[in-house]
Amino acid sequence: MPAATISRLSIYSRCLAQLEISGIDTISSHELADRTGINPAQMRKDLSYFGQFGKRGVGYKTSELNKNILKILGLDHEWKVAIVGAGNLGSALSGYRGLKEHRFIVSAVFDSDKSKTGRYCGTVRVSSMDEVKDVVAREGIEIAIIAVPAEAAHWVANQLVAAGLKAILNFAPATLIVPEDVKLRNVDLSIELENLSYFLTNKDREATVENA
Amino acid sequence: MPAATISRLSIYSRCLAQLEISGIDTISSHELADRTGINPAQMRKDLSYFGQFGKRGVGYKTSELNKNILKILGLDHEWKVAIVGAGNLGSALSGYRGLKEHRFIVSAVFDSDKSKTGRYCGTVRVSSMDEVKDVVAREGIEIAIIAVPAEAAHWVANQLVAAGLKAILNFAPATLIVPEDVKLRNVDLSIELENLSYFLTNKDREATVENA
DNA sequence: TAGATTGTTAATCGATTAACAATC
DNA sequence: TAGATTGTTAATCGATTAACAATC
Repeated sequence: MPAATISRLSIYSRCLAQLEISGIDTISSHELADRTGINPAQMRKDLSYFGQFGKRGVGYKTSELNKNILKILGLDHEWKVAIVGAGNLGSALSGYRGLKEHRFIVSAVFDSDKSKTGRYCGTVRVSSMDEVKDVVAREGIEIAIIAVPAEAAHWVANQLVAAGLKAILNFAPATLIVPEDVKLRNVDLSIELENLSYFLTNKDREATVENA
Repeated sequence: MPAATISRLSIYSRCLAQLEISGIDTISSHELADRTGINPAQMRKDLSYFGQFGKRGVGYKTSELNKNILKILGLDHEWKVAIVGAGNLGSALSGYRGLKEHRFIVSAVFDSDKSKTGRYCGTVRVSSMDEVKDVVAREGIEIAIIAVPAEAAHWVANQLVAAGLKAILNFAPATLIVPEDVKLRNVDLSIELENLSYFLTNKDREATVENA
């Protein structure tokens, strides 16, 4: 199964949730394709990796399909999340409403600066990095988000791995090395901007080539 | 040319910059592959879309190759960036050191909440959304980063397009529609987390399938 | 039944990688 | 020259999409 299938499932799920709200209770792959910009065959293929969810000649029940997708994605229950770094970015993330809406609960915020311990990031008390192992175990945290400066990121990742975490989302501009049973995803602001920079620099040339 | 080539160029560039610092002035595609985890043929192919930068039998001059890549990416000069949203996320982004290091200069911060106008986000004065067009033109801003809540994102995107911006990086959890000459890239925290959720939910099953 | 739409196979498309002639 | 490494072609691999039989 392509890795991109998972990201698309998230997109279908969001679209279905909106349709549910609009009171539309049946939808075809073609209609859903129109709304998401994803090819209808692609959508059916993506679903086919996991089972059969529609009725031939009819389509899909929006709420039923969404429930199935959420189950596939492991979103049929809450996930407890830790944020590491109580600086601007950590604060922004811990206050991000989208997290709770998608049932990701910020259950701990860590910072290595002990002067921050005991302060609050939104409603969550900041803990010292010494406590990572204890807090992760006690709270049942399974996902960590790294929001520290590049220099600190690798040390933080090691601490998180040592605490038993298997899923890390990294916002620090650093290349982290983790054991292969740990799933690491990177969000790299600079690479995003460099893509835009390339586009701005080359769009005229590309347009010319396309027209030629 | 694959879109992924551009992201890989960013990675090569970073690796080359490190090598320069280490005083290594020549490198082969194979060595660079070892350091980046990217296949050496891939790297040579990526470069081949843009020209010939190496010497057969020898390799690449690190500083020369990096200069060429930076030129290709449009990183041989500064880019002025506007951040929209002076909340937690906007503040975090405008204080992000990586931006200046990569020659992205935060030249304006906008917020539609006029009570914030005149405050400072780091060293940058917060402007009202009414001023977008003027400030963008005056400062020569070409890239905008959206860091507002989902509800406001589409209105903001419209304002930015109206102000003539052609490159937008969107952190808001909303699907934006922009004219096709505008390059839009999305950073979606929830999709990242949902990928991790899928992994945590299914890794045992997958491991079993692979072993079977 | 006729029309519609799924689930899935087969075809296409595109991206990655291997292989190797060119050449330093 | 012999060894090394590029630049590029050809082969492979994988993902997307078209097509269609199954069936509601």
